[in-house]
Amino acid sequence: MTVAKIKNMEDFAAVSGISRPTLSKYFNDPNSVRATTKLRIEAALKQHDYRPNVYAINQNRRQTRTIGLVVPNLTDPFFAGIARTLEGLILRAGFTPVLLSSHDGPDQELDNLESLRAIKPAGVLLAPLGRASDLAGVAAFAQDCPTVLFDSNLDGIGDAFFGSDNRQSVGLIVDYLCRSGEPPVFFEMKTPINPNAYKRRSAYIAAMEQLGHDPQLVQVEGDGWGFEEIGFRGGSKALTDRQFKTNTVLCSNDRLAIGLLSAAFEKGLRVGRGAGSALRIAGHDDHPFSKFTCPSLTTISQDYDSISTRSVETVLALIERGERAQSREAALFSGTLVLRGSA
Amino acid sequence: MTVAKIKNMEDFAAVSGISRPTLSKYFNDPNSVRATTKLRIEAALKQHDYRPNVYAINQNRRQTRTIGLVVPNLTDPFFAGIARTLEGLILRAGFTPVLLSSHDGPDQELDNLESLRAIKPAGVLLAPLGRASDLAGVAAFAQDCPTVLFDSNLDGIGDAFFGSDNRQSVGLIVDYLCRSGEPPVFFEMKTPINPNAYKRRSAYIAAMEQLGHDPQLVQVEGDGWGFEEIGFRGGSKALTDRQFKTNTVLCSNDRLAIGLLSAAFEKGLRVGRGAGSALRIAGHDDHPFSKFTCPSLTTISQDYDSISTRSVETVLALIERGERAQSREAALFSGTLVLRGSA
DNA sequence: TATAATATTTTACGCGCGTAAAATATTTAT
DNA sequence: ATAAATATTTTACGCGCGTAAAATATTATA
Repeated sequence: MTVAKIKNMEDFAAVSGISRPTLSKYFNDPNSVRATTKLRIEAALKQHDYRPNVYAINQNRRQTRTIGLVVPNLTDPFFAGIARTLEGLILRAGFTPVLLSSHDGPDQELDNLESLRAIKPAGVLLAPLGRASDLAGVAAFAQDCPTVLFDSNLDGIGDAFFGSDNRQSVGLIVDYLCRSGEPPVFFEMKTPINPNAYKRRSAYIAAMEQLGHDPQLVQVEGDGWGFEEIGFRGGSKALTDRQFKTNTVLCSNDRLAIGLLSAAFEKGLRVGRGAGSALRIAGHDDHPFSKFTCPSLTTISQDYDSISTRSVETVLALIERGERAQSREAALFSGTLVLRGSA
Repeated sequence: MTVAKIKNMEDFAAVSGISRPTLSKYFNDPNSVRATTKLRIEAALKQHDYRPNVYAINQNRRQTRTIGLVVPNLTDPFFAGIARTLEGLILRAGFTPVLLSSHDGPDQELDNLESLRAIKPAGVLLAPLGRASDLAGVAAFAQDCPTVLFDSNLDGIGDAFFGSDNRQSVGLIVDYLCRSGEPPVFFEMKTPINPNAYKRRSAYIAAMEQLGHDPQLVQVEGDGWGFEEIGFRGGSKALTDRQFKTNTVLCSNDRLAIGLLSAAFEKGLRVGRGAGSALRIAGHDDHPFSKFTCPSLTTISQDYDSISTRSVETVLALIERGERAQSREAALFSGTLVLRGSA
């Protein structure tokens, strides 16, 4: 630190003996200048502690180096974990992630996109709410800004979509449950907000029919996103009313399963695949807490490594090319069975 | 929308018939202009869809209207929930929140503060990692930017601190547990990263002694932030080794309790306050999932409404005054007992 | 060492807006 | 209706940096 304060790049050019345009080049890409000048600049940086003004930078650049990242709800540890992974990938690529949560609300989702519009991101990774999303609003945004959807698909919106192959994953766990005991009843919300839920329902039906079993749906009431609560209430009722035709229940997702598990416990039902158990319960998603439920939850782990890397790679490619995708890419990744205590 | 595209405020001044300086005033505070001109501007806005460039704005303003918000880890639903509350309060005050997660790492915590420095926030709300924090780094930041700490205190750092009165809350639950059964053993990590953990430990000891009981600590190994896993492993060992002197365990936080609950289940121990139960387990924090554990978790709910509002109010006051606090404010809020099935 | 290739410097302009001061218009009070 | 108070417009400058083109310096190639 010296006495004279470095206010801007010009000041820093003066004390470092490097011209301002060269400094500008350096800050945009340290390796775009000669190795010797790079060393000189970095030596000067250590002495004077100067940082370019991000606002001035972004005002003048043709394109910012920020990538927007919108998830349905950060309160859900599942999405919080994914967001963290994506942030890491974005940083590694030399971009700055801006993370926003839609708080399970379509209004907030649109607000988030508006906020992003204001900061002119180079691209956006969006896990939309799904059925609840304002399709026209999201589509309008995606038209103006390179947008890759993940987790939930919105037909035809965005440059690409990456998600899970629900047909495969649900088939996998239905198959396992049928082989290891009674065929599963499917436990879900009557009117899910998430498109994956619909895919999982039909995947369940298809898998059951293929195995020669009669599909059984138990659909609980409740709207909103308090899945655990909905699973608990609906599960309590279903158990009381003996709605489950077999002793095995496949839940549309882990959060519902956590609620159902809680309901079963309250009813004094022993859950698990042991001999003395009254009920088997399985979930889907490998929620961070599913390892610690009582009993631990047998579930499906989505291949979120692949989904994440492909999503980031794709948005980076779009940014690099500088033009929008001519055809909408879409890929589904396979899940794996996570065998635990509950089924 | 008209054919001519509005690129900047000057263009918009032309089509709206309002001078640019007046428009600037309007965008900084819509009520600072005459009501009639406000209407004219808003009518024009509906026709032309113009938004000021945030980068140009922030480059020229003496102060931005963003408030940084840093939490230890968004993957923890507890902090994700708090972050959401704080975001709402900040928005309501007319500021823009920028949410960052330290991912439980002191390096990331410093990185976050550096990122915030770059965007020159008007103020910052920081829930530090605690013992793991780079104290010098955080202190240096807090010196340059109005900073209010919450959740975990760092001695003398920041303009204010708001958190929970662990002495009160732990006293409350120890008291309850003693009245309703055997006195609790305290279950915690040997070397906690969080300062609250130390306060809770001594609060437990003090409360026990006051009630004439012998404090019993069961301290488990493990570092890092996988509290559930640590609670599970340590809990399994403690149960096997019969380390719990009584049938009642008070956990330092809910996440440890969730792990212990899982360990007890695996051991076939029935947890709860019923007659046939072998163990009572209580937690602290009212973690979002504590309602759905098996059995549901008796715990302490921190007064996060108060902590949140006071924190935001304080940082806003600092911003308003335009000068730093002359004396460091600190306040602790009382928790309440949440009676559920586990104890 | 001469030449070509590459980096850097110089010079100059523009980005979109905040902000200040003076001149002018509008509203409110008398 | 007139004067005073308040809003708006005009004019002008500055913020900190990107970027382009031409001139110059440095390095690599032969």
